[in-house]
Amino acid sequence: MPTPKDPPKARRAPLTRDRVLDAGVVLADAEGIGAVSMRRLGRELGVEAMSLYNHVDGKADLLDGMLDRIVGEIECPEDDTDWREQARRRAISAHAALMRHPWAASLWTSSINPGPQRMRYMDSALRSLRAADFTPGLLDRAFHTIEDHLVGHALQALGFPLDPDEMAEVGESVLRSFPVDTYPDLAAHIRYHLEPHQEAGGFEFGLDLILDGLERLRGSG
Amino acid sequence: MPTPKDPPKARRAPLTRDRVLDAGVVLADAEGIGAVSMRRLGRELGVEAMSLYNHVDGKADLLDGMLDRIVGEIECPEDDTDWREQARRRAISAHAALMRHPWAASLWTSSINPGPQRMRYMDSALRSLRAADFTPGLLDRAFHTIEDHLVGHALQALGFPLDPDEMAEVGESVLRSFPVDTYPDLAAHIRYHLEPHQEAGGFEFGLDLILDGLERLRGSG
DNA sequence: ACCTGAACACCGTTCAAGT
DNA sequence: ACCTGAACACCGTTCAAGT
Repeated sequence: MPTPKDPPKARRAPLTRDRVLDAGVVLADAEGIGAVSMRRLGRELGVEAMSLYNHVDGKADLLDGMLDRIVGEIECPEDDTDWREQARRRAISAHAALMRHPWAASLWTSSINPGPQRMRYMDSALRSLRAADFTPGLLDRAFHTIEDHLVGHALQALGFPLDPDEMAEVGESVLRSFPVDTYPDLAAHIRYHLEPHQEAGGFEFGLDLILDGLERLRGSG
Repeated sequence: MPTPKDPPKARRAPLTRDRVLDAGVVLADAEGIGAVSMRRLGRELGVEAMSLYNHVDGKADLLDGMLDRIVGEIECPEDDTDWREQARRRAISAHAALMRHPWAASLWTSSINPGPQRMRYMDSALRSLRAADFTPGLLDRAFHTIEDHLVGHALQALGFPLDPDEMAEVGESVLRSFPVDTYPDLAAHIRYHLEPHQEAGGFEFGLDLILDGLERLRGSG
């Protein structure tokens, strides 16, 4: 029935690992990581769930691949500014990437197989510290402390409602559900967060505390 | 058939919310949070899954309740030592509790409804900072920065193999799977972690960096 | 009041079968 | 080489029925 020269009818692009990972990221961004099942992702790509196994080594591998795409968004400064400025910019870029893709931070902490982009990111961060003459022991602590703050802040910020409406709702409900007299400081804390503040900047605040402390130890070590 | 006076045959204790939560914690500690399903937990208690709904408001409520039990293990210093020592001891106790129950840290960041123990913990931490005359804005930042570090370090430490055998295996496998010449600093980092170091102390290191910085700002604010 | 059985709409993954 | 259908052993939750 088709003519010898197949007219370019809207024929599906062939499935590839890249297309599967892309679709996974799009789906997770749009509906949360909970929506990313093999069956649902297959449907999104116009294919049965089982076809995905030809391009991805099971669900864990799919999630690893999706995470590495997000890590690829992190900008690693490679110029010759001082270590502090480099660490600061890299951490802020990483934090922003995790905030753009709310599902990625928990994969960051649980993934055991670093992908290529994660390796690039880690190597860059470690090189920058070594170039600043951090001693091996201090270098390790510096790297991990920055990582801890990065992922800790992202997860804490993502775990609690961002938009003011939701915050108001949750805050009021908590305030109603417990004896304000028993926990007056918690009550004050919630009220503080119900008022408009410059919520942003919390990440940089802690980051600078850490970087200042590291610079001090670097000098004295 | 049973005599009027029921002999105390091994009759099942009646199900209560406490017993359900206890069983959940025991199961999660033993086999991981992935093993905690309504069906499996029911089986563990000698009951059908649906019975649990009489004592718990669905799975989310079950997990909230389990988390709050772990938060209850945290020791909140209430004496009149200085704020720094109090914050330090509370954070170390909280961190230890999260490390004892590896499944709890991710619930900590994702739970939206603080339980009674979480309220007690937060109120104690906030009160201690207020008593040290932290300004409202700085108090909020101090509290959240300590929390970020706490949860970030726990999740990062739990996400990577603790015992040396597993570490060796994963480390070697990563070292084999990437071009060492391309990422020499990452290679050095992995090798560093393959040698025996005093792995402990990483949490306190970052914590002290943060507390030192906060004390400095408190004085100058 | 508490527990159960059956049912609904899902999961990840394996495997033999198709093209 | 890639995709599919059927199957297996699971999920959380609802609901009518039992005691």
